[in-house]
Amino acid sequence: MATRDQHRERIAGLLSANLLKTGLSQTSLRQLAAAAEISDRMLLYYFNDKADVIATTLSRIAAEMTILLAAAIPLNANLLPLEFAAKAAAVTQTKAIRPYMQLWIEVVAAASRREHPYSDISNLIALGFMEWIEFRLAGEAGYAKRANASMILAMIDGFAVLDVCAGEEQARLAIEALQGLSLPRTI
Amino acid sequence: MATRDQHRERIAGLLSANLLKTGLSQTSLRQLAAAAEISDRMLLYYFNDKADVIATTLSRIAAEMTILLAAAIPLNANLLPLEFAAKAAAVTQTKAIRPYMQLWIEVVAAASRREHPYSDISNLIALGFMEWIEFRLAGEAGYAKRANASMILAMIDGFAVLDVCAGEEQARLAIEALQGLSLPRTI
DNA sequence: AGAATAATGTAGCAAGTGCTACAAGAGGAA
DNA sequence: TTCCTCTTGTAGCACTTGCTACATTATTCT
Repeated sequence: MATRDQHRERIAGLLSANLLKTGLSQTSLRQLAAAAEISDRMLLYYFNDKADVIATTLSRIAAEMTILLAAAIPLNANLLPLEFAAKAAAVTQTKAIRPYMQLWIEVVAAASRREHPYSDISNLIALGFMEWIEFRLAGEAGYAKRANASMILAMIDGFAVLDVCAGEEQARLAIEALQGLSLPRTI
Repeated sequence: MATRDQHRERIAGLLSANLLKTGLSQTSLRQLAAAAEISDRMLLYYFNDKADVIATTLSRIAAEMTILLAAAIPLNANLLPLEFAAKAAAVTQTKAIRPYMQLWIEVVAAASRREHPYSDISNLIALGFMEWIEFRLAGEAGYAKRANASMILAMIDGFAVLDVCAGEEQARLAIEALQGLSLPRTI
């Protein structure tokens, strides 16, 4: 007999895989239920409402992504801002992480529409990643470091946007251009 | 007696103002018709279908934005890549242009969902702005210049994303950080 | 066993969606 | 006037949406 939490866990797992594959375009209760291999009736038995389903799943996805990123960018990297941005942007174009970025863009857009629960979630995730970046940046903590972290986050997101609207190849070129700019500063 | 094209023009004008104010969240035919001060029946009399309404309106909005940007960033600016990115990002945080960027993020997300007609439109607009940037960038045209232009576009979009998910103030800080990075290179 | 509780299916509601059929009015051409 | 085309309103269809009422089947407790 699985507990309610175990059910939620299993369902969130199936749904996170599904969201990463199909994006937010197919997120009606019936479609989500199908992806979770249960009836929509049971989906709302385990979760309070649709927002609960989405929020739980997105939280899980964010956690997964943190693990993937941590593996790609070690704690002691000690990179300068532009180096960090270039490195991180390159990582997010990886086959494993790219789906997460595409989904992230959709979440942000839903947030800008003020759709519940996307606003809260996107805010949470953004702050989390800003801290994550700040922690891995060279130099001592402070006002400037935080500003640099948010700038880096912006750049990473920007390449994801470019990926969507101009294609993967163009995004790759843009990242290479940033790498070119970041190199001379290591003198 | 207004011609069909004149009707379309007038409607697109009302709708572009409306989209900039409310985003893509309220774009059912009935809601659009209300914003255009006609019945949904007549909206579909002047336009082929909903996609036609959206595409026409977004084209108009893109044209408006080009005019606004051209006024803010002159042809002979001759800026280096990071300078350009910082300058342009600051401009897009302007009260007049910020709504355009927020809408743009929503369009990109809709494109990533492969919703008709957003994919085509977003591609068109992105390419247009890349050329626009390239044309205003210092140095002679070529492979590297185009890559730099796409990088700049990515950064601009990135700050818009940050604006949505972390707030206007944080975006301002991030842009200042970029300005700080772009200054030392003018030596 | 019997009673209480949990789990699940069936069916449906009310609202909203894009779009259309139909008919009625308005205007000019004969 | 009479006809015909253009314009506009009314009504509605078929479908999807989030969610729920009700009933029925397990399961557990006493």
